[in-house]
Amino acid sequence: MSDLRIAGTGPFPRRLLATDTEAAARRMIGARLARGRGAAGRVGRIVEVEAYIGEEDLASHARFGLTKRNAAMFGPPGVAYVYLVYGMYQCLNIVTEAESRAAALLVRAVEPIGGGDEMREARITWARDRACRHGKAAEERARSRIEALPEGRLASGPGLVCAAFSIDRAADGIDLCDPESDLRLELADEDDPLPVETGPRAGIDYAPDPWRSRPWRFFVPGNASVSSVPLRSRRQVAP
DNA sequence: GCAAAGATTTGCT
DNA sequence: GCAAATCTTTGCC
Repeated sequence: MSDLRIAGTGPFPRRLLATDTEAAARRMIGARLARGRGAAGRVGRIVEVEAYIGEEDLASHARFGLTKRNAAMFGPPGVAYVYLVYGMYQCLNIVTEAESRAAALLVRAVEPIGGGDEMREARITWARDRACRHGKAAEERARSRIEALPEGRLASGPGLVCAAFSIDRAADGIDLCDPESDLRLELADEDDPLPVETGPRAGIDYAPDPWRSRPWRFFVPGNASVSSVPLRSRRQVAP
C-alpha cells in the first residue's frame, strides 16, 4: 500500500458543511480526518457519523439551548465541537449549517489509511494515562489488548477516534476546514466512492420519539471499522 | 449546593 | 448480559 499521508486530496470546503446536515453527513462519509503531517501524520477515512440537528432535536446537546459546553455547535460550520462523555471519553463533532443554527456531525468511526502505528501508540498512551490508577497489571493488560487489535479497529467508536487521533477538549472550537490546521478534514477520494446506509442513532434512549427513531446514523455497510452498536435499550422500565 | 445521568468502552459473571 | 469507571453538566432545593 502506498503512503497516502503525503498524497492529500485537498482541504474540505466549508460550503459543503453549511448546508442541511443530512446532506453534509452523506458527503462526510469517505472524507478524511488528518492529524499532523509527513512521517508522523495520521489519516483515516470517516466511515460512520451521526447527525444532531437543531435545538428541537431532543437527543442533541443543543436541546438545552446555548451553554458553555455546547457553544461551538452554535458557531460557524467546519469548526470542531469536542466534549467529554461518561467522565472519560472525548467525542469529536463537526459543526454544520449556518452560524447560530446548532447542528453537528458526531464522528463515530474512522478507517485508518496512514499512520496506523501512530494511532496504536496514541491508543496505548491514552489507556496508560487512565490505567495508571489501577496498577501496573491493568496497564499491561490494556497495552497487550491494543497491540493485538487489527489496524481497522483502532478508531471504531467515537471515544476511540479521539484516543487514536489524540483529540481532547483543547481541540474544541478549532477550524477543521483550515488546511494549515494540525487536525483537519480533507476531501474523499473521488475514484473510490463508498456506499452509505442509515439507521437510528446509538445511546439516545433518553430522547422521546420521533427523535429516538430518526435514521440519522450514516455508515458504510460491511466496513470493518464501523463501530459495534448496542442492539437494544440497556435500561428496562420498572413495572 | 447536591444528586443524577450521560451522543462510551471494557471486563467479568 | 451486566456493571464499573469517572467527571462535567443539568436540574432542582
